[in-house]
Amino acid sequence: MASLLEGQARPIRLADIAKAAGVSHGTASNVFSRPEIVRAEVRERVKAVAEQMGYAGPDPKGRLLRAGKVNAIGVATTEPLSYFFDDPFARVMMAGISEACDAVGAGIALVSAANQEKLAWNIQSALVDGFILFCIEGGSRLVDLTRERRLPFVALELGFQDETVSAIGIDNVAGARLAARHLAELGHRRFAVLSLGFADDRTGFATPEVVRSAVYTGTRDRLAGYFEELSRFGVDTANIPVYETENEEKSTKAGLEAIFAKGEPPTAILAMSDRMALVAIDWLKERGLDVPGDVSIVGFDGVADGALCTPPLTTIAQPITEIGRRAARMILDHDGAVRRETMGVELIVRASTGPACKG
Amino acid sequence: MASLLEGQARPIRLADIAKAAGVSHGTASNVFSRPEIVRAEVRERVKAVAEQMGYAGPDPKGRLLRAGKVNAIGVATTEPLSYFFDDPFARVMMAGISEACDAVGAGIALVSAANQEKLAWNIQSALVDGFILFCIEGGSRLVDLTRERRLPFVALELGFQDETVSAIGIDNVAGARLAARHLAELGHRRFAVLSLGFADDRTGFATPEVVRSAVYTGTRDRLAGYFEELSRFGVDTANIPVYETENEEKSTKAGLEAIFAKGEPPTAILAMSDRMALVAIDWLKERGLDVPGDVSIVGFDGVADGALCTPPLTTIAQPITEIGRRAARMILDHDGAVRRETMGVELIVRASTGPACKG
DNA sequence: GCGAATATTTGAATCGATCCAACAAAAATG
DNA sequence: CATTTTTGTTGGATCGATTCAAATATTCGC
Repeated sequence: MASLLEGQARPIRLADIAKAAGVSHGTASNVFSRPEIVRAEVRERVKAVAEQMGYAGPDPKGRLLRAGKVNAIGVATTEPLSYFFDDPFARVMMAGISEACDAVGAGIALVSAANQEKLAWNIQSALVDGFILFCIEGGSRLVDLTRERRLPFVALELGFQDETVSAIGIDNVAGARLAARHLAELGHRRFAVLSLGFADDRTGFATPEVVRSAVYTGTRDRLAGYFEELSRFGVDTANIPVYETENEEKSTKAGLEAIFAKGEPPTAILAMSDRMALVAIDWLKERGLDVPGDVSIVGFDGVADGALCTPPLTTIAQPITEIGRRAARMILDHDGAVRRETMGVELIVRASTGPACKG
Repeated sequence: MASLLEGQARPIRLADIAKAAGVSHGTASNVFSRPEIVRAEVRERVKAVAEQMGYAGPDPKGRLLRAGKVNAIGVATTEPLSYFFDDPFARVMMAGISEACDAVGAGIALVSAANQEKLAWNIQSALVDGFILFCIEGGSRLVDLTRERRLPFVALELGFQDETVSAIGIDNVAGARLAARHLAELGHRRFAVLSLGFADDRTGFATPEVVRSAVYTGTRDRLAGYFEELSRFGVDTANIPVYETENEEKSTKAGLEAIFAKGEPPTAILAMSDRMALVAIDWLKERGLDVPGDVSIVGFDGVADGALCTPPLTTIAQPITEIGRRAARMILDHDGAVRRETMGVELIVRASTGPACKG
């Protein structure tokens, strides 16, 4: 009952307190934001009045407008919000971002949307000082939308041609080469690639022109890395099937079906994400194929789940947490400059790769 | 270079556009928020000016103050921010909250803090329309702090005596009884309980008075449920060791050490969280004990990881996602009333429980 | 061509605070 | 006691928008 009435009443403002306590609003403000500069007697009186009137303290909405800073950074993606809590890669990244924000008491606002229109609106109306962009599917649109806000932002993934946007990512070519060399050195010669998208909304085998006109240069670079290295071992890369998935279970399985439906099955799979690699391991086991006995798999990302599955996944590990931390710092310490950072990657050999079988 | 200069310049305001286009603020505002009511010719002119001057669109900071609503809900905890992305229970809950927010285009702001002082500040200054409180460790303080904001909020976990706070949780007694009955029916008679805290910062064996004076009534209710049901099977509950942990690896292992250091080891463990149960399974396996051959374990929560471990965990499943959804809806549709909801739970029998061994 | 009806535009008020130059009062100094 | 200093307080300006009653244009019917 009481709370219902309270709900109806207009909330108490700082000005109300000031009037009731017989001081100016300037002084009233000081009581809360810089109590040390107001005389103890006055301070206590104002506080008492505030308490008695049920004042909730200075409303951040007002403060914010004046201060011009929200003290929060937005993390945006075109995926639904739950992506941040489901996707293992995103989760580790968020942990890094959280850490950097925690350290300076900055908040995190998650931005996303079911549809395009809402996404635009949500980005326009997010109360943040800057954005970190998870550029997966639809990354280029996300960048365009964010640019209009004219707030600092940093793209996760260097995969943008556009050198005018700040970004932080990894050396995709080097990472891919590491993966390819590892398999080639184990004697593998027949490969298949489970690829991320080269452009939005694509799925299926990628043709050379798809690759050439790639929007996502990160994907292109990884493929280039694979191919460069394999060529050095005399593998004819033109015959390697490259299947674009949406980096989730369904399309990855479809890709595996398609790959294994072809003539000679691969003895090694290069997956551009651990998520796909994990799905592949399950799929192969279901089909009675041994990993790595029959087929070896190398993932990409270095997500925690990879160490826990059976067999544990050999992968290219990104310093995900560190990327997250740096991205957050870039926004927090923004100085107007465009910054592009490239982080190193590391091959982690676990048990999903082994010598090529002679069959 | 250009961006550096832009960074220096004071950002363009709606008023600047209005002046430049020769219209009033009112009209300029309408061009962006209700374009249909302004004459096409004027609209285009204003838009052109805005475009040309590099106007970023109406600043949400201003809009917000006027509107009084932020269109975002805060999710708060006393744990560090990364808790939201690490803890399996929290993650599923967040997925539910996300879903409800996505549906109406509301944002989510994560609130947390390294230390007490900052937590208070972060709660006071969070730009949100209401809070969802993860009441784990330090839950009562979190509630007190939030109450001062005089914004709607809902506590996750009914574990509060305080009937004046909105909350949503589960029937802890019923869930606990389900777990206890399951084990008793399998013939177990020697039990140990891995307990959540009865009050803040506690760890170690819980004495009857600790239980009586419990702050966290959720913990108390679960224990009560266990004991009630076991009594019905003739078990002397007074001898059951109850070890309070902090629901993480270290203290849980300490608890197991302590429990198994006692005279007769239990044949069944009742864990008040899946997290503890999972740690227990690992710990037992390391010690060469078979689960469920030597010791059976029932968890609590029904988190995804429980299904994937070896052996898969028998547990009491909460409708976590649904709780999250409802909590978010409570804030979004807030009407000033205090609402307390209790959700049902379900026993999920997997492979971590089996008949009591006759040893 | 005139008045009524309708469509646009205006500008002041408001949202809830913080900041700061100017002023007032009290305390310290000579 | 007069003059600095120091300390506290005041009230107007500002942050960047939206709202709405009133003023002004335009269109329409006859």
